Amino acid sequence: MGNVIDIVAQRAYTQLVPTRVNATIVDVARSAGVSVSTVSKVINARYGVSERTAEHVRRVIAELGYESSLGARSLRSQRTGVLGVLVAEFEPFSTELLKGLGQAAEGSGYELLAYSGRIGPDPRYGWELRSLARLSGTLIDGAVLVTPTVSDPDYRIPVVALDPHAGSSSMPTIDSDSLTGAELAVNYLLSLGHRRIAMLAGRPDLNSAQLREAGYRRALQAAGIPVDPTLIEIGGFRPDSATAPARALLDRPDRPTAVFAANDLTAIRTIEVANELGLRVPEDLSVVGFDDVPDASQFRTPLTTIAQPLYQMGRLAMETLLRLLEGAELEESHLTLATTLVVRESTAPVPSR
Amino acid sequence: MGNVIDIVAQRAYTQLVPTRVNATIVDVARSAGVSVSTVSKVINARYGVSERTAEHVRRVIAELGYESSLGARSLRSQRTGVLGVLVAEFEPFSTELLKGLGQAAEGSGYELLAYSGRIGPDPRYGWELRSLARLSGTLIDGAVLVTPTVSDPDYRIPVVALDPHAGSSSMPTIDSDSLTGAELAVNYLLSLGHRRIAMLAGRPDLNSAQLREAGYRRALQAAGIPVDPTLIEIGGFRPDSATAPARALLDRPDRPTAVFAANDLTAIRTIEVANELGLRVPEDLSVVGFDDVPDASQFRTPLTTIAQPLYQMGRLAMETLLRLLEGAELEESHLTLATTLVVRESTAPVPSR
DNA sequence: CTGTTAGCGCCTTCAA
DNA sequence: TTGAAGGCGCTAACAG
Repeated sequence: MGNVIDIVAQRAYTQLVPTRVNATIVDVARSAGVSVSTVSKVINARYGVSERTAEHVRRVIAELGYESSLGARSLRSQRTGVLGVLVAEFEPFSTELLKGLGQAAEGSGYELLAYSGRIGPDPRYGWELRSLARLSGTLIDGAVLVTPTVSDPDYRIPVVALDPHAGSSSMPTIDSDSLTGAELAVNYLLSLGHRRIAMLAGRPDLNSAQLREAGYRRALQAAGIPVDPTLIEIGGFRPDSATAPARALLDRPDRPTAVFAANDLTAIRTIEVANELGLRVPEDLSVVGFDDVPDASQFRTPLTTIAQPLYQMGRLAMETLLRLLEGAELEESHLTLATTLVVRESTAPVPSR
Repeated sequence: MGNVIDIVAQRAYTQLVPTRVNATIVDVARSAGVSVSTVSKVINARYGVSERTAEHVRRVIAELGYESSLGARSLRSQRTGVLGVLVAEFEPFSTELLKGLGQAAEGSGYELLAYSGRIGPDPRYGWELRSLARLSGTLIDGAVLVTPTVSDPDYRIPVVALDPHAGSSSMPTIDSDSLTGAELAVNYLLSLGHRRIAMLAGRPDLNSAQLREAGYRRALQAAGIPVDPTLIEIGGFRPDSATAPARALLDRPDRPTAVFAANDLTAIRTIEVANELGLRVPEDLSVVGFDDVPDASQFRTPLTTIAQPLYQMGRLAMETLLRLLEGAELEESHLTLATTLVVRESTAPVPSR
């Protein structure tokens, strides 16, 4: 009975406000015959509401299928119960981290909001600052920044950097050992007899890319092989930006017998370019990547690569953030996980001439 | 000069409102010496501001690193430029879709917000209704629902269902052919000589699970093999819920020689359980999964499975949503993509006794 | 061209 | 125990 009346009232009201079909706290209050603030108290389990009233309000909330608007609520209250994962885009690397982040958040009582924002108008600020500014203080209680390129965003919510591309930072940080990983990669190629080893580097402005190039140089020098600067091209971490430099590396008479790429996506692109040029991998050319994203093993030429423990890194980052949220003080914690060599089918001993 | 003063003012103001360090539109207005509404007009490129003023305001915005709060803005304006991807959790399946969704959104001008919400207090409503209610109308202009279990959420923003688990729906829908895929899987096992083929089914309340079981039954019947009900256990799509039923299937004297699992995660779990019981896969037991998530090929026993074109499905869903946002009318569009058999190393001819 | 005013949905004092 | 009033940051009328 009361049911029918409520629903009719709801319908009529909806028609008056045609742009929204969602019930608001006002609808609940009206339908329950109480004030808005009483409903708010019930929702947030505040004191000062009789159990009888509270029960009635809860029933109306259920009937109307009411859920508080995250946007509106966050405007007023300090806490939203939502944690942000800020990424530049949803590609294999960030989504792999996302699984670990999600797993670690499970059971914490927090919900996860992964945000892939555009770059702001001012390129000095990276996408992460823009996203942080848009979400922090309002929508999210804390954030994990995935591969941020700035080191010290000064925001009031706890923030953890995951695989930061900038140098040292005051944020708690989780990353993996790029330097040793790169040495591992090049040493493996050396062990296969390669001597002309090229590098498809990352972005020179990013710390992780610098470390991978440093590892490349160091391994060569340790083997007594002089570094040939013409054998280093900038691939920029992205397939599209890697095409031309990969071709430059491979389309020359004294081409290298092996390429170490700064990440898997550009390594895969390198193999594609090699194939276009009529080169077989690994018979004519060995290629090693970095990251071990799922695509590396799924590619038609399964990629030999340096594995970052992405899932673990995600877990650790979220656990760190949760600890920060509990009030722990660990501002200077920088955790670097070990990288490992994963041998697949994109590498082979150097072809004999 | 003005700079220093501004910064000092900013600091003083910040101290008055210590919970927020982010600049607000009020800070910008104050610092630029104009009204809040003028700043708003500049931000939203509305008419009625002199270029001189606009330029000045833009400079102040840049100096302060101001970005409008997504939460506050969405409360007032119809459009936020953000699209939602609503998932139950970030696991291999949804993150794979996310890559396609993200790729298709690129260049559209929209930003992406992937939200993994908890289940609400009322279990009758799924997580997707709760998330929709929290975000729609305010934070997002449109949404893709990933594996929703309800068929007709009635919200005012355009919504596309991706791999819906409920039956037919009035929403535009993208999914793949579960029935044929299951037949493919079982027919392949039959071709290997298997006759005692078990099924680790999904959730009986979900349409996709029902279709996979129907395909299993149909393939057996077509081969003239009676369906043995004791060979069908409910695995529930999740590794944790699949452990016991997998064990029940394998820990019996007349155990099956092959298992078809309703998805990859439970197929992998089945292999793990088999190994614990001392069974080798595929020598003693063949296992086929469904989905072809990255984990399937990366598992130590690479999984034979039915591939859903997840990336493509993501792309299509986003393209559909974007078209809806442009005002296209395609409410009754249901797109079902073909599934394919991917043979890896978890299947072998039936062992001779 | 600019500023004032009135809310969006919600939470939080503060009176009643 | 309840409700009225104010305001979070922002946009959209409407005045000036």
